Amino acid sequence: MLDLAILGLLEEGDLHGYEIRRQLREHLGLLANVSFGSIYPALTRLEKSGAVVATEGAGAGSTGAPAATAPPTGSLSGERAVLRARRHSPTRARRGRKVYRITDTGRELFAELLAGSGATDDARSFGLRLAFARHLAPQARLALLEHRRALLVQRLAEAEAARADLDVYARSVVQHTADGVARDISWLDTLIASERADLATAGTEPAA
Amino acid sequence: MLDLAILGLLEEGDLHGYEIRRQLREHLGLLANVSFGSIYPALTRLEKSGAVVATEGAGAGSTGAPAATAPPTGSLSGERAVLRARRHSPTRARRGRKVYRITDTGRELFAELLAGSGATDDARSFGLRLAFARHLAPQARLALLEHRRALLVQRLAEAEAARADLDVYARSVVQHTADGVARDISWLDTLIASERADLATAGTEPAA
DNA sequence: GTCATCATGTAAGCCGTTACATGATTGC
DNA sequence: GCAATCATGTAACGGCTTACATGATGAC
Repeated sequence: MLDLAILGLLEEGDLHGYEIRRQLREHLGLLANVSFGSIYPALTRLEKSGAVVATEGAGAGSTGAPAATAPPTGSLSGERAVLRARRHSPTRARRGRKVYRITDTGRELFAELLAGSGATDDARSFGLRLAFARHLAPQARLALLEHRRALLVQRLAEAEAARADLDVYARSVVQHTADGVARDISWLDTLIASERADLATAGTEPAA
Repeated sequence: MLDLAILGLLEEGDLHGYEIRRQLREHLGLLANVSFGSIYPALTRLEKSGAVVATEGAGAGSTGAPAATAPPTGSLSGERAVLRARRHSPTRARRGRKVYRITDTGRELFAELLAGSGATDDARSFGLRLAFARHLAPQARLALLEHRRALLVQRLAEAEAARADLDVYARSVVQHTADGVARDISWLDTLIASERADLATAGTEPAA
């Protein structure tokens, strides 16, 4: 799960650990409230497996790679960080500051995780996958949504089968949770409809 | 968290591990999808700490205690299980079948966990505590609800502060999650109002 | 010169999972 | 006698958290 999040961010540009954490909290705050104790070991693991490479420091032209140090897409805070780092000591790298770049192996892994290989079927995992759904093929996106929908429908049915002798509080909790699931299903329905519409448009209008 | 759930069920009557798991899944299915590999070790732990005692087997009058083998309150499936067990071999205990009973120590622990000592602040933990809120004093109940509400309000504010350049999918996930939190807050509001009304009624009408 | 922030990492532990192993009871 | 269900347990592992340790840099 964490690997997915990290790789997803690195798809958009090179980052170091501290910055990854910040972006996770800022963008997906409600989804990923992750701590340093998690991400540094995760990065080490990903580096060992060849999914990412560490390009030491924010010093000028440390690697010479074309996609270089500045993140290509947006990421204001990231750019600001780079500027700040360069303002005072343009030549000297800011200590360790290991900037990570995703590799082709990493992109494969990302695609695999995103497609649902080894999915944990919990809300967090799904939310994260959907948040990065832009990187999925349209059909895969639709499959993700429909799979999730089927799961929730099943859960809801099971929950409703067991209408037991609960007191006010337990009943309220169970009811509220069930309502939440129903709401999730409606939400998925709109997303699914939207995806279907896109597919249909792409089919009838090949190159508008 | 598991301890809380187990103790909560045992407050309502003696049960063995297998049955505890079933009830957790049936009643609070969406909350507690717990496996055997969790509850048996948990029961052993609780027994060691003196929170529960194991009264071996469903044999007739094994302990002679007044609150005895049949659960006092409701718990249809539990009663059915006992009947089924007795139907065929009334004198012979059904192998191991360790039936657990909560102790005074256990009740203290339960109260402590319920009141929020060492609370993890996640949705599961809160849902579970609220589901057992009947065992809380009215003020403690209100405090639980208000504390939760404050937390969610804060989270929502933080999430709204970070309106960033997200693509459709990420934005949809974030928005849906935020809506869910807002909905939770409304729900808590009705519960809080209800609790307040009860308190007021109890104040003006001491013994109607 | 000291404090807040940026930055990386390690160690211990919690809480739960899956998978495995075992065996009794009951229905057919 | 065989399968399904009831029933208890162990072992290995996973993923994440908190707390700890360290140190650079920049602001005041």
